[in-house]
Amino acid sequence: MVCLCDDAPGQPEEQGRGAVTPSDQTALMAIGEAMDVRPGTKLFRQGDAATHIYMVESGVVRISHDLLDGKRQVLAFRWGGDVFGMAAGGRYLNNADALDKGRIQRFQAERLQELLLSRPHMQNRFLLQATAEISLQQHRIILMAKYDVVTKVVAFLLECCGNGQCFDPATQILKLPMSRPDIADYMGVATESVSRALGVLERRKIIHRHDMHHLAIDLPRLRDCARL
Amino acid sequence: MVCLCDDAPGQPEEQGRGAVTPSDQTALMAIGEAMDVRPGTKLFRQGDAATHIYMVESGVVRISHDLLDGKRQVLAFRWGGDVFGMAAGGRYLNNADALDKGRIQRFQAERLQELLLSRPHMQNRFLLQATAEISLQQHRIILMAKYDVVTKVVAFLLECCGNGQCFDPATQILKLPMSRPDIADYMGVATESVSRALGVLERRKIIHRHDMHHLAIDLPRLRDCARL
DNA sequence: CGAACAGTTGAAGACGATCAATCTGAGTGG
DNA sequence: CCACTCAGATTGATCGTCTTCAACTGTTCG
Repeated sequence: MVCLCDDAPGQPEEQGRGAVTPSDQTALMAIGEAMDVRPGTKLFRQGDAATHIYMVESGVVRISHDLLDGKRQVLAFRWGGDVFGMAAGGRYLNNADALDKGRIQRFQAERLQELLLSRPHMQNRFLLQATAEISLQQHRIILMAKYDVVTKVVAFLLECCGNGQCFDPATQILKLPMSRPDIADYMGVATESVSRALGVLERRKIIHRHDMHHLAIDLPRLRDCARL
Repeated sequence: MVCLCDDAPGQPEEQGRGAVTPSDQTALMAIGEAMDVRPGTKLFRQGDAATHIYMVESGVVRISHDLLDGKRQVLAFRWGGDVFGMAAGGRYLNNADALDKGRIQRFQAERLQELLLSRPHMQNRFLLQATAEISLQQHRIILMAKYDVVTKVVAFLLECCGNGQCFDPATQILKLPMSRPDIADYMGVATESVSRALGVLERRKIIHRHDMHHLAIDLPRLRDCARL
């Protein structure tokens, strides 16, 4: 949920993702390198040297962390416009895998660093996005700590519906590019619990499972059963 | 867990908290305003206009969020050197309360913003600290999602022991300024569960409750029962 | 056509929350 | 100095939710 930057502060954002002025845009593109990915493409592993910062142009990327005992936590899904791969200690702490066909832009960390130092307003955008990311994570901590499985799944679905990428408001169809274990590991519950939660929501006529990766969603009803 | 900044990049840090060069230090002090606080002092409430950024000089500050149903999540404890109160949307999302007698420095958001824009390296320090904060929160998410109550309490104790503020390595005594409900709401468990977990650790001779706010800690044994 | 795998559903068990009772310690007034 | 009080902490017993294990279904791919 991090987006890029613009030169002049205080100018209104046209889209939700934030406007990018030509000069910033071109400066970024000048140091960027595009990659086409397909489902399963590994962008980086935890422990790798953190050489690049990534940005999703299209597709979905899963950020996950493997634990010593073999368990896995999915920390985020990154959609179009999102930035990932910012590591503080010189090494990536997490894995990044493409879930979908898509296009990723990546920037050498040192060169991006230089660019940010030479463009304070652009760096400020990054800083603002980082603080926004912190707030989002705090939301997630609250969700994990205080709510039951059904509510977690509802929150997850709402988050997905917020993405034009995978939710079509006209047809009310949500396309989920990730597997049930991905969802389960994202919400910190068992795969079976996700299934059961979806079952509950379907019985309540809030969703309808067209197939495993396509849900029809009654968005208003989904929203008011969140109570967040 | 955010600290301040220095002018020249790449220079080694003297303390863990990061060195601050005189010019940055003085520039910050010029726009700063010191406040003395006592236990219970409210720095800000969720929903307040986010006018200031805060930094702890001494003492401990609790960052918490109240939910609609009356439950509360403690999101962080801020110790000496930590920064808090960075809000993306113009309003604080959380509450900040002093737990201890101490001294807080605060900066008007707009003036700090100006200062950061005029000092790219200083802003870069903030950005780095923000990404470090994101990593810490990811750790917290994993902790909340995957581990049992005892492990959570162990992780909490280790976090506290990392602070020279409250842990004396010589005497092995940890001084906890927060109450049991604070700890419970921080780890997302019930108060009773914290008590029981401390009981377990005491029976295992890993800690000894001198009184409610003072624990004798066998740090090596505590460390290897973490398994994180 | 059959194997392998993802997803779903069912039954049993474990862990932690909740409720209630007891204990501890600090502050107060006799 | 000691009993009293009150809040916070601890302990015990019960209950509910979610995990785990296992069986079953449906889909995809050789």
